[in-house]
Amino acid sequence: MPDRILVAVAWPYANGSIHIGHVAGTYLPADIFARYHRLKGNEVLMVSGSDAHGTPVTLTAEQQGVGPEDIFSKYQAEFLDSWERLGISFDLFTTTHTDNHAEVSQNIFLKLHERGFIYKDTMVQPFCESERRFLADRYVEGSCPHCDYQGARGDQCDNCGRTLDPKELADIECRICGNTPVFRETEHFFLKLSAFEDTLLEWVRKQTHWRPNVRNFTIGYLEGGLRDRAITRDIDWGVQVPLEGYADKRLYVWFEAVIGYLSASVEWAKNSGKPEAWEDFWKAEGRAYYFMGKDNIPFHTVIWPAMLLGYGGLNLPYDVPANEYLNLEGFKLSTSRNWAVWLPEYLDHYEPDPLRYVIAANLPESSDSDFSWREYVRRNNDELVATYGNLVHRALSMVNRNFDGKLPEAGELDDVSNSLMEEARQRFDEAGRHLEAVRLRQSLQAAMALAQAANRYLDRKAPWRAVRQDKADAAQTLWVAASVINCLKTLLYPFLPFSSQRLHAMLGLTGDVTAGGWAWDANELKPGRPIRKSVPLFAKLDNEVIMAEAQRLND
RNA sequence: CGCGGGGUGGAGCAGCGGCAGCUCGUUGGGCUCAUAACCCAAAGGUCGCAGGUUCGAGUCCUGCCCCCGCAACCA
Repeated sequence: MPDRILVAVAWPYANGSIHIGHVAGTYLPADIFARYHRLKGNEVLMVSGSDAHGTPVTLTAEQQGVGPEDIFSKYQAEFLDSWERLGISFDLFTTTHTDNHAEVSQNIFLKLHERGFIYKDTMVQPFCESERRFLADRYVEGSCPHCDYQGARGDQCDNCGRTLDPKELADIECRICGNTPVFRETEHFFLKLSAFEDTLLEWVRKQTHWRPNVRNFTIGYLEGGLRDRAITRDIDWGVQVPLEGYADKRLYVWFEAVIGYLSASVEWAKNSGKPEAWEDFWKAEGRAYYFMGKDNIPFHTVIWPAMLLGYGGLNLPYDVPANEYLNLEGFKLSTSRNWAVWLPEYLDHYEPDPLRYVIAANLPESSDSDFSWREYVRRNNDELVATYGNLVHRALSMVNRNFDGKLPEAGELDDVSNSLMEEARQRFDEAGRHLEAVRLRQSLQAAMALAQAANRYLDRKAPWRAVRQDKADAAQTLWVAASVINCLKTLLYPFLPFSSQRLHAMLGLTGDVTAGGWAWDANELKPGRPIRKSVPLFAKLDNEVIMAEAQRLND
């Protein structure tokens, strides 16, 4: 009976391109994990989609003078293209702007409402009479009541750091038009988070397999106490409140967007022709893994679990392997300062697998890590090309040249050969154990260690010399090398799917590289099998790339 | 008084109670099949600072310093 693995991937706001920070924090780890489980023969459902509704989308739309639909549909198309080219293998990448999502969200809202976990209350919000709308906290500014700083925002003073309520501000102004807003009462729905505090705390304490940063942060968050939060807003872009008399309100994004994991699963099931199929991943035996960056932790370890508990009958997250941040050339990524490597642009210039490799080798799993073009070129040239690519190329070239392009007979394996085969078995298990525990970087290390061992083996056996003195020995060496390379192909597939597929073909195997599953059949390559003239798996990059990209960054 | 994460050889990172480790770089040597690639060896660290616990501490505890995030855009 295969396991059911839900790979739930954080939803990007559809108001800008994907950059390497998103790739490292969220999409690549999720994809590696999903590919591994599919190989293992587990049933995997990997879903995400564009978050079409947040303030960022409407802000971008206002700035560009277009409607929010224009913005989100543009980026939805671009995201799909990026996933395709980088090999991020979603089973469904949808958007929150679908009828299905609205329906599922409203259904959750209604059930929570019916059970008393959502209640109505009034709050006072600044309202701009010239703009004729309610203003979000950060749309107003004024003088800080604590330090008299002039530019304090409605939510916080940048000068003294204190959190504020818009009502406290002196000389309050609308940041859009500069007029003085008035305060109006408005009715909103609140999620009764306080009701779940104890249950959540007890639950999180038991999740000892979670990463310490995720678990500790969540425990601290819960121990600080949960306050009920408003889950509706006075806006017109988003999912309608499913009750009479609230046509001018919408569900607030942080409530609605997390439901996307469920609604996308439902949509996927409908598309697949088995409308009930989503339940396999959301009930009893399924395990759900949520991939995201560290800023998103409380939404996935507190708020979404609270909603699930209130709704009832659906699985809580099994693991939330959130990542820290990937910095760029030592500085935090910033979309406003354009300090980022944009994925579409990267993919226009370079291959997907080197980026997957470089980022996977340095994932911010336990602390922030750094991406630099110098490191990118170095890891590509000194690790991917030199260690792995070169191993494949030297071994297959020798087969092609010395054995008429056919894989030779191994004969009875000597001690050196046996010990490499044994190491391959061990590394295979090791890499699998790490993937299982979402320690992706370590899994990649185990695979690369095997590539090094194979290089060492070739040096020790020196088949280029043996071929003249003891051809049977050279034959054995090259057969063993090919078999271990076949092992590496699978070990590295979750990380480097494109090159593993190419290597699969170079080894004379047909069909899809995934057909063999997460397994290594040491005898899969039969003697006599044709080995084509080797073409390098990876290209060496010139140091010019470092300069060119530094230039591009500073433009 | 906030909360969480981090500070380990030149670079990037692991280790989290039992002789300081990995990849790269550097230096010397070997090989010459391979994309000047591969292999071997060496040099290089008082593990942020100060105390404490322990037979024994990067590893646990306490205090302090610095960096990052929660906290406009932002995984």
